[in-house]
Amino acid sequence: MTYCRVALDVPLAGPFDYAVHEPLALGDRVIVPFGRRRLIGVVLQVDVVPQMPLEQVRAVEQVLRDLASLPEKWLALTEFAAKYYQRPVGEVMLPALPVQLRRVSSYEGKRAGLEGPLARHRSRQAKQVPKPAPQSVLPVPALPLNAQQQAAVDQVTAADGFKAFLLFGVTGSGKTQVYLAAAHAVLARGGRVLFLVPEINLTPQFAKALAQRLAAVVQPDQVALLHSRLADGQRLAAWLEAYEGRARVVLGTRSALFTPMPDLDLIVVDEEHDPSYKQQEGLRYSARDLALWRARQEGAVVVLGSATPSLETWRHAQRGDYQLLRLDQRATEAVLPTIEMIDTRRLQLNKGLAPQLIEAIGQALAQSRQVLIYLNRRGYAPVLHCDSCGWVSQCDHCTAYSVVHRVSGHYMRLHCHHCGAQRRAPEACPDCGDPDLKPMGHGTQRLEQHLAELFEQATIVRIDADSTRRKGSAQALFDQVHDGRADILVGTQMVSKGHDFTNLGLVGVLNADSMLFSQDFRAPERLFAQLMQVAGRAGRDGQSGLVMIQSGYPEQPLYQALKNHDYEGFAQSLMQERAEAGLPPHSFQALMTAQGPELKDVLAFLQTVRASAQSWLQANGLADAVMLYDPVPLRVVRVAKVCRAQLLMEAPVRAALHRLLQLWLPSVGHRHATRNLSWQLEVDPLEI
DNA sequence: AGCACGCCGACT
DNA sequence: GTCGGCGTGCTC
Repeated sequence: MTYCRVALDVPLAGPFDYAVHEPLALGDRVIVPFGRRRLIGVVLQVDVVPQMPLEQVRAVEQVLRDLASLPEKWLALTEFAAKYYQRPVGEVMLPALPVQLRRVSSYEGKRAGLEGPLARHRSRQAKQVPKPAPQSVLPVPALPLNAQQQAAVDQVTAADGFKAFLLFGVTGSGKTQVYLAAAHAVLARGGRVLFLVPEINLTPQFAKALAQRLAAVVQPDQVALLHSRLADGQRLAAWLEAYEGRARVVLGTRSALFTPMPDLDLIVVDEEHDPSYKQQEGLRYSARDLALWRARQEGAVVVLGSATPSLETWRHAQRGDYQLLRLDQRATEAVLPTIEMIDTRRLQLNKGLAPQLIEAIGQALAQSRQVLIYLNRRGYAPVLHCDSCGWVSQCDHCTAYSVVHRVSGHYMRLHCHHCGAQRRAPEACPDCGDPDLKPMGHGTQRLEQHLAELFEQATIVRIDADSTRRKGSAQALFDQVHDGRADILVGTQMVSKGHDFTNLGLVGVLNADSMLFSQDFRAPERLFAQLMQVAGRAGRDGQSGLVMIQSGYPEQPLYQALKNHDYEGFAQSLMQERAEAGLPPHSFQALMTAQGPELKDVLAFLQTVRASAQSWLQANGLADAVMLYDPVPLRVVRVAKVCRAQLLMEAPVRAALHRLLQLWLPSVGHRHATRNLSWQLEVDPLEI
């Protein structure tokens, strides 16, 4: 009999030791008793000496042999992620597996032991009517590449072993053609490709286009699609295709980074700056950063692509860590859109719209070109206001305004965008009784209404989280725009990514300023990327486009850089500011967020934590290596009756910060003396 | 996180 | 009298 070490999906510092009576390999899945329940775990080590009294060590109940042992490279990747992001390894490994392979319930019940989920899955597939000959995909020949694109492809395909590239090119410069040509070459020599895209880009159309373009080198059924909205059965099927090596291309969102594949040769991270690569709960990992680690480990090539790279990536490119590949010509003849700033300071706005913008909309419509009005604020109006006494609509559970939504006609409701609480809007002011409550400001709903009043003959489509709530409705709305059955499109961030509108002549941007003076030091970077992305929607396919941005601060360097399509200049000035302030990428951060019913308790807790960290740093001669900021309440302090505050840790050298986290953090108890307090840590936080 | 144990309030 | 609220303790 020997002992093994097992990773389990529990929020405790593992792993856990068990006795075994049969031979075991690393990466085997086992069923073990844990407390009063049974769990599936992954074997991390064999032949270990338990670090606890042997009589307390329990035995493995069953070794699951329906799946080949998880590969060592996958174990190493997930172990690295766990260590780097400070989570128990089991909390990384098990959620990365299809649910059927990690739930004990799949292995018990009527047919327990005889038939596991994999056997069931395979027999179900065998019973299926043989698919009507793997949908013959019409191969689409490669578009001819321009010299820059060809040079980029050549560089990528010439790399032997690990190498990182940044493919830097404006929207429409043909980055996708470069990815596809590089993937084509890799696949032609028998390689495998992992293709990561932001959440929103993973449209069926893109998957189809990819399969078509690569049809000469892979069959359609060799492309596995992995994203968060798959049903469990579909995910298991796609995952197995990848795991067992039948898939040659895995196309997926963030979580697809963890898909085990034999012999990975190329990883593409499209729109690498996109925040959706960073998971915002649980294991707060960056799929883009882990892609670099994985590529290095696999000896693969990694290509990060963006028109507005994150400053982290930009710095790597400048230092030569990543080779910079530029695409500065728009591939498809189209010229860059003209970007105009509208100075709203001396203007009388008509329903939130500047006269110039209204005129431009009219002109575009007259030329039968579509118009996009971008307003990153859903609902009818951000707040309901009483002119007599100053009352404003606030959420009962959060320190935030409740947003006015119109249900139908004039019936108004108040929604909290933080906790989701909804209620009917009061008929009169709750404080002074004045019946004349006014919605203040503009959301997409109100904008839609105003545009309908201004352009009575135009068909207006609104695309935001509310109009696309029902499954499939987003697709229907986008189709309506693509088919030309819409003249004006009103939308939030949802419309800025992934979708190309071929007949878009004008993009209007409202309320961009709200992000200009945000507390978050990354806000300008994000705003620039967002505006560049919406601007890129205008004027494709040979026709020019116009972008008009309403602002009270048109002289801001950000807008000036945007007008000149000058990412590089803007990045350089931001980089300078970051260097002077010692902010990322010139330093590394970790953020502890704590929450509880009373703000003062939360802050006091973080103060204690800070003091504890400070004395650890002092005792270890690192007092100057890591900076601990004062705990501060979050901008929206209270959400759903819970108060939140955070403690920022920052170090110019990553190693110092990680020593602190690795050695000191475990001493911070998760269940703290003060009850009802909880906390979590985020390494490399994106939002501060 | 689960899951069970244990001790107090309002119901059939 | 019990059903069930959630505080607290434990899990190799």
